[in-house]
Amino acid sequence: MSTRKPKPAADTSEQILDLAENLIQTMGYSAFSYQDISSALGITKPSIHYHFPSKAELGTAVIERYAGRFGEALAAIEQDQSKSSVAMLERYFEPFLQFSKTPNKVCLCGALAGEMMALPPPMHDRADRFFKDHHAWLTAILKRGADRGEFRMSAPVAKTARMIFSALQGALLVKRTTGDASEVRDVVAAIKAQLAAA
Amino acid sequence: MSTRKPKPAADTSEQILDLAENLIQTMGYSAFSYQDISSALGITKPSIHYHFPSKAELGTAVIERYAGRFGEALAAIEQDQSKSSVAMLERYFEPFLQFSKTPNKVCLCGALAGEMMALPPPMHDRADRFFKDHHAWLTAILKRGADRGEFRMSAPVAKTARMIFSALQGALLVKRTTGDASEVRDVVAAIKAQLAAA
DNA sequence: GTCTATACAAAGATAGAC
DNA sequence: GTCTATCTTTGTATAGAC
Repeated sequence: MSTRKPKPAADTSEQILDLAENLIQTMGYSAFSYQDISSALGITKPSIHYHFPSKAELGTAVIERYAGRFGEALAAIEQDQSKSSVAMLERYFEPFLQFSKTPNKVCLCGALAGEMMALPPPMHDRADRFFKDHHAWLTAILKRGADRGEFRMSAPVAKTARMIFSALQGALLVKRTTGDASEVRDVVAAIKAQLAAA
Repeated sequence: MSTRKPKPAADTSEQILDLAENLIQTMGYSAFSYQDISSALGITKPSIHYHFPSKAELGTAVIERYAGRFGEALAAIEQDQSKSSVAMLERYFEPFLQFSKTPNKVCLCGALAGEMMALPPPMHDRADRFFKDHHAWLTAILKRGADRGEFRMSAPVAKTARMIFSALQGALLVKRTTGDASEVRDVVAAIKAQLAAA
């Protein structure tokens, strides 16, 4: 019991990453500054430089952690092969529906995509990999579902996967702009209806 | 013949708008500066301030012009009621496919969506209206196609419209990041296959 | 690991001459 | 309508004390 703290008292580095992630998701990478973090955290700017020498390194660490977390979640979903493909997809949608509940959050990589050419190369590369990994994962799940007769697809699996992923990313962006929380829910509903259509 | 110049010799304001639009589409609003424009145009920063006193006003003018242009295109498509709904949708896809041919361009509003909270309110409002107008237009076309038996939909029209629009916006963002030009084509293909499925 | 102090560059913007 | 000159603020970053 004493070896497992209830709240691991996030060290400063983690807190900085948390804040930076949030700031990027709400205002974008270019628009946030060390000042924003230092104010929110109650420490000075140089203290942040101690943990992350440059903004590019901080940005890279943020996306690295985010993509890693997301990747683990995907791996966990496909681990239990006893689940139906429909159930797996259901769990895949969860984080997107979760995002849609907060008014101003989008997928970190979706936010970054809009300002891609202004990002340091390591961040660009990591976002690239994030998108490609997602596509590969979704394609595999859709193929499994099609093989097992759980999904009906009117287009090739890979193209359907691209449409679903693009729709989810786009839905988050549109939702944030219009403020209509049902955007993501509607898109998820349309995707499910499409895959279930007989 | 003399009243219609072949190349209207865009005045400075137009050239500034063109450049700003391009810069926002490639690096985002926060990341571009008056310096970028002044360098590209060969005039000084104060000259730009003469045409657009503040960056917020320039940004607003850019989105205003862009959304107006897009709105006119949509109006033109639905004008010719003799066309099939499939043909109308085909023409709607065109600008998105066009974007996908240039390596670094996304829809202006798609780029802005990622940094929405960092934008001046007028820009936010205009992007909001852009998304809502698109949804209304798409919904009308889909309804027309469904009524005429040209489209098959497994979900309500409004939800299908949301999915299609989100998918197009998301596809542009993913494409720009991964550099895979077929992303948008694949998504368009998947959408068409879905609507045509019997 | 956090602070004060500071350097340095870039940004948005204005005044006033031409 | 464009220029030079200048101002102010902010941003990223470093040096060095505690």
